[in-house]
Amino acid sequence: MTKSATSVPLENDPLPDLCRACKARHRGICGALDAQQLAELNRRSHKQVVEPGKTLMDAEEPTSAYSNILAGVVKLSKMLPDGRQQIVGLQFAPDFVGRPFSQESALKAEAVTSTVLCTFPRNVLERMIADSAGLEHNLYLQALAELDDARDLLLTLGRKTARERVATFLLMIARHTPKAEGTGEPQGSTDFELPLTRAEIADFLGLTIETVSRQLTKLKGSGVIRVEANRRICVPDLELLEAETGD
Amino acid sequence: MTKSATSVPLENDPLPDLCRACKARHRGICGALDAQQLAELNRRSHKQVVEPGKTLMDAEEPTSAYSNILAGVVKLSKMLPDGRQQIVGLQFAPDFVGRPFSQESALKAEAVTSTVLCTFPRNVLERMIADSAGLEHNLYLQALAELDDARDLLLTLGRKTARERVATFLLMIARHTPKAEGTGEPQGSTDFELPLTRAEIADFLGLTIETVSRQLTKLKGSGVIRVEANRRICVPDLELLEAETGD
DNA sequence: CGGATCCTTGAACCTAATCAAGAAATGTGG
DNA sequence: CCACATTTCTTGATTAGGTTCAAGGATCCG
Repeated sequence: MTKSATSVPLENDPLPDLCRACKARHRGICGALDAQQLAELNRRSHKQVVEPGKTLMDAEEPTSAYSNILAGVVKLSKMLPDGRQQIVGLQFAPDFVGRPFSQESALKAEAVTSTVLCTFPRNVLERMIADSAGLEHNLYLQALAELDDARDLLLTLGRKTARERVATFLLMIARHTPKAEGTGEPQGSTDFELPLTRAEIADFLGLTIETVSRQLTKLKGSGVIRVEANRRICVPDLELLEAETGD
Repeated sequence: MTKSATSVPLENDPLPDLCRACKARHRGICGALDAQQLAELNRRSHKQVVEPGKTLMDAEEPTSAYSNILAGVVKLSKMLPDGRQQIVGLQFAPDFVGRPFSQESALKAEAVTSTVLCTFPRNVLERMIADSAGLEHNLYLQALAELDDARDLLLTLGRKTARERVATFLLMIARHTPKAEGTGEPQGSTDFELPLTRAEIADFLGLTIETVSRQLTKLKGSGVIRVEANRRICVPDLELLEAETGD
């Protein structure tokens, strides 16, 4: 398939500014694209900041756009008719959000924190997939990573106690928080902000708000964590936390 | 039903006999391959029948071979150090079994029933992926389908009651059982054999054996199912069963 | 037929849910 | 910047669904 008729010859530096400093440029799916393809995708994409609670995709509704997460956290959730809810995935930069090859997503995708997205129309991505095997390869790798995550969570929901679930969740967030390095902090100590409310943590872990709260209190009592503010957690020794996860 | 002959050699047809009647040929990942590629894959693959309980892949061990399921059922499971176990996926013909692009699978794959596999070495598949974008596309589609399944199960494990879980499981098995048609059965009535033991159903649903057994008894009492033999289930009205799943 | 595995049922127990109230944090408008 | 409203979080008391422990019954297979 030959390139689009709208292609403008860009001889010198065809790399779009937006992509230049982009997390998804190298670690995300766009890493598979050459400068010309990036330029094309860039023409059809726009960067946006969305506030917490904003829905990016809704179950049972056709999705017209896909996104890369440049910063922030997105939750993927499912709901039963009576309102029971389960978060089935959390996504961080530079993850891709969307379900290619399916009109309906069966999932709701929602910004958890204030989130920066690079969004592009559905048909643009699907055309580029057809052109670029590398792009589809990267999407495949991301799907495999999401599958691994989902199956880890299945073990957590199916077989772990409330305390183990909360510890597992905290460890996951800790691992997604870039370390503040160079400060000569004692090895293993970590500080982070929870991106989710207690209610969201409960929906992620298949528990209730109250149980999450109680288990946090107990972990605090055991000296595994300190709760510095509602959302701010300090883990003095990551190995201690790992020992609480059950695996 | 006439048993199709056990291979009549056809010299001038490049399509391997094994592939000719194969479920994976059209519905599975091999659908992307041309006759020549099929021939190559066929040279390096072998068909085997494995008995229940046979391990195809083990967690933490490098996998040297991948397989297509031609018949039977395979379970994917994870285990905690103390022995707690969770089945994180069930696979049926013509599914592909394996985790490309990762030496270690983190999962154990085990035959649940007597299972027919078409098995080929790891490096053969990975070389063919590099050559054939269509093959990788099909693998990607399968990964997306597994992801959808995993997320459905997450909702089940995180938010459904024991009764709803068992009903959900029964419905899933019913849907994977090809209908015996032509017999003029009343619309909506279905009969099937459970491929899993109670213990395996429990490991799939995040329950205990006893709870599974009790819920089956209760569903029987409500007239939603009949248990004709330990493993044989009759569902007089699928809609009645659906109404028990919670979604 | 005998042994092993698989399944069911009952009783006691326990973990997490539910119900309820109040405290802490967050946000808003004066 | 403070007073008030709202949301978020914690804690306590009670309840319930599912687990655990225990025993006996089916089913399967050599």
